[in-house]
Formats: sequence, C-alpha cells, structure tokens
Amino acid sequence: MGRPRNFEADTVIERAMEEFWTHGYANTSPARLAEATGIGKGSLYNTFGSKRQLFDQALARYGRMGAELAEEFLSRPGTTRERIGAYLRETVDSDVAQPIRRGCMGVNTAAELGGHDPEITRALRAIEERIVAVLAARIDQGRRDGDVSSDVDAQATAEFLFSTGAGLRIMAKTNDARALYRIIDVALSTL
Amino acid sequence: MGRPRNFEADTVIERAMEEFWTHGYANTSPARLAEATGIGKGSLYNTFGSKRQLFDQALARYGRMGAELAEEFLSRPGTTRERIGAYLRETVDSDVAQPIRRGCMGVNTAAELGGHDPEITRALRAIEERIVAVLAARIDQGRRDGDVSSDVDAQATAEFLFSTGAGLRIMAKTNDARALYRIIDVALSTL
DNA sequence: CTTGTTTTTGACCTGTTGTTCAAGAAAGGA
DNA sequence: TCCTTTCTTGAACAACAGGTCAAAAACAAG
Repeated sequence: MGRPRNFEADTVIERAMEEFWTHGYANTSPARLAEATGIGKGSLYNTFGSKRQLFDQALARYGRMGAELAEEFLSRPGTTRERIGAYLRETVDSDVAQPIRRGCMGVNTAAELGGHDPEITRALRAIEERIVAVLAARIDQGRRDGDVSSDVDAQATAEFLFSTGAGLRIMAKTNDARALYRIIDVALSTL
Repeated sequence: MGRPRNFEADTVIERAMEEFWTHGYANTSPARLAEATGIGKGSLYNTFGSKRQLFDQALARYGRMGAELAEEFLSRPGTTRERIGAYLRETVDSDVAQPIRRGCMGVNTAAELGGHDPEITRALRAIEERIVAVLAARIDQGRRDGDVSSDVDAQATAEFLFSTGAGLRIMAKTNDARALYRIIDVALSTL
C-alpha cells in the first residue's frame, strides 16, 4: 500500500558515500546530495532522517567494503609479505587512479570528526578493529606457514600495518605512486 | 601615523592556528575566529584579507613549528633510533594530552583540502619535504656513526617514517597512547 | 587644535545551510 | 469509485556563512 519508492535506498547510500568520501562531511550539502543521488531533498530526509544519519550509513558501508577488500586480498595465495604488499599497493593504485585524490574515507573522517564526535569515533574504531583482525590473522597464518618469523608480534604488526595504510592514504594527497610504493617496501621489511 | 593596531598579528595567527587545528578549515567560521583571537571580524579581514589567507598563514606557521620540533628532537644526543623514537613519542604525547584529540594540523588539512586545492597541496608538500629532509639527514648521520646499518636507504626510510607519523596522528583519534607506542616500536625496527 | 591617516567596531548584506512542510502523485483495498 | 497510505517534489524557513562598510577612535604632523 502507499506510493512505492522510486529509488533503491542502497544505491542512494552508495552515491552519498562517494560524495562524502570526495568532499568530506562538512563540505557536502543536502543540495549536493540530492543532485548526486538523483532524488529530492525531501525524499532524502524522509528516508534517512538527517544528513548525519545518511553519513552514518555511508560510513558503515565504506567500512564493510574496506574489510571485504582486505579479506579478499589477504586470502589469495602467496606469502604474507606478498599478499599484504599487494593489498597496500591496491589501495595506493585505486587512490592515484582517481582524478582528484580523495584518499580513504575512514582516514578523512577520522581527521574531520574523530575525537570530536564520540559516535563516529566509535564507528571508526570498529572499522579499524575489523581490518586489524584480518591483518593479524594473516600474519599468524604466515608464522605457521613459516614465511614470517616467529619473533613478529602479529597484533602489534597488524596495528602497525593498518597505521601505515592510514599514513599512505594521507601521503597519497601530496605524493606520486612511486614514492608511496617505496614507503610500502620499507613497511613490509618489518615482516 | 594613523591609529595603531591594538593586537599583534603573530598572536592572532597563533590563536587562529589553534582554532583551525582543532576544528578544521570548513568548521571554523569568521565569527569563531573573531572570538578566539579577541579582535573584531572587520579587523580580521582588514589585516588578513580573507579566511583563506589567514588559514594559509596559520598553516605556514604550523609547518615552521613542526620542522623546528623535528630539528630539536633529532639534534639531541643519542642513537638515531632513540632520537627518532623520542620524536615520534613526543607527537603522540602532546596529542593524547589534549582534551580533544586534534591530531596533526598538516594531516587534518591534507585530509580536508589536499588534492582539492592545488595551493594548499603545494604548501603541505613543502612542509613534508622539510621534515623528511631533517629525518633523512639524521639517518645519514646514523649510518656514519654506525648505529644504523648501511643497507638502510636514508631517503626512503625518512619518507616511511614521516608517513608513519601521519598514520600515528590519525590513529591518535581512536587509540590510546599504549597502542600508539607499540606502533612506533614496530616502525623503529626498520632502522 | 585641526588635518590626514589608519585602525576599530559591529551592524548589515547576500548566499547557503540543514531542515520542514504543504501539496500533489501513485499505489492497494473497500 | 473513493479512501487511505506512503511516497514525491520543490517552496519556504530560520540560522549562519563569509565578507563589506560606514562611522567613530587613536595616533603623528603641521
């Protein structure tokens, strides 16, 4: 009953995510969101409640995508170092391929709202923990396989590599791919 | 001749820097700047031209401060690893000490405006190069002193450590000091 | 003093922000 | 067919953004 929606909420969230990702939270106006998603401002508010709630959903979606990407790259065959290297290079490549360097939405959000907004800070933390867990599991596997020294602390190194990823996404705003690749090589020498 | 200023431009830039640092560019309004600096909006525009130009000066000041901090920490006695470790821990400590985690103004600016605004991107790049040069010089010294292996590529490792610093400042938004210290320890193992 | 010059201030301006709302459109059920 | 319900849209809203400006204030020189 009632008039049916003429859009898919998921598609709207995806387009909103792109917009927030590219321009940040403060610099993305409802008018811009309406244009990017193709639906009216009224529908946006009717469906998602507020700009902030839409952002929450966009960030959650981004977090899921990020975790899936990490899982995908780290589960493929190869040594731990090869796989983590491929994963980090992939993030660099996809970053550099974009006409404007938008970096990582998680990192950008951490810079803009992390520490100020408790709810967003928690959400970021949850995304971080999920990816760190994937990295730690892969390093642990490497220790069992013998391609990673047993001296390596899987959790600490996973946190370090996540931090390296964050740093890389910031550096991607001012550096070219070659410099970023060099940084990855140094980071991988900890394995 | 003429009415004298009843404020020091440098003090105003410093206060504005704090404001931009804490809240970001978009989230710092002229009204807020006027309140934080203690002078009227008119004087602000009369002296600095625009919010953007004031920001440029604030960022330049931040860059100078950052380079000086790096020089100071790396010039003190100790091994390369000790000194760079102390420098990285210092940034973590000063971050964690603040009631709200504001991170690094350079990193925050890179996330917000880097890649979008060519002039700001260049300014960030200049700050980065200066600090990387300080790090590279210290690593080179370490190689001569013998506390760093000659296998270590000073420039690449300096870029890596700068990137680590950027990552740490992002991680400081969601992690406690202990986790950040652990990340520093792993990063230092590349030396 | 006056005059000329450079500040200072807050009121004011225009455009935009995030949000709401009234009016109408598109369905199913009575 | 006419409700009822749920959706759509864009106009309208108060608040605030970034910026300007006229008037008054504070000095030095004549």
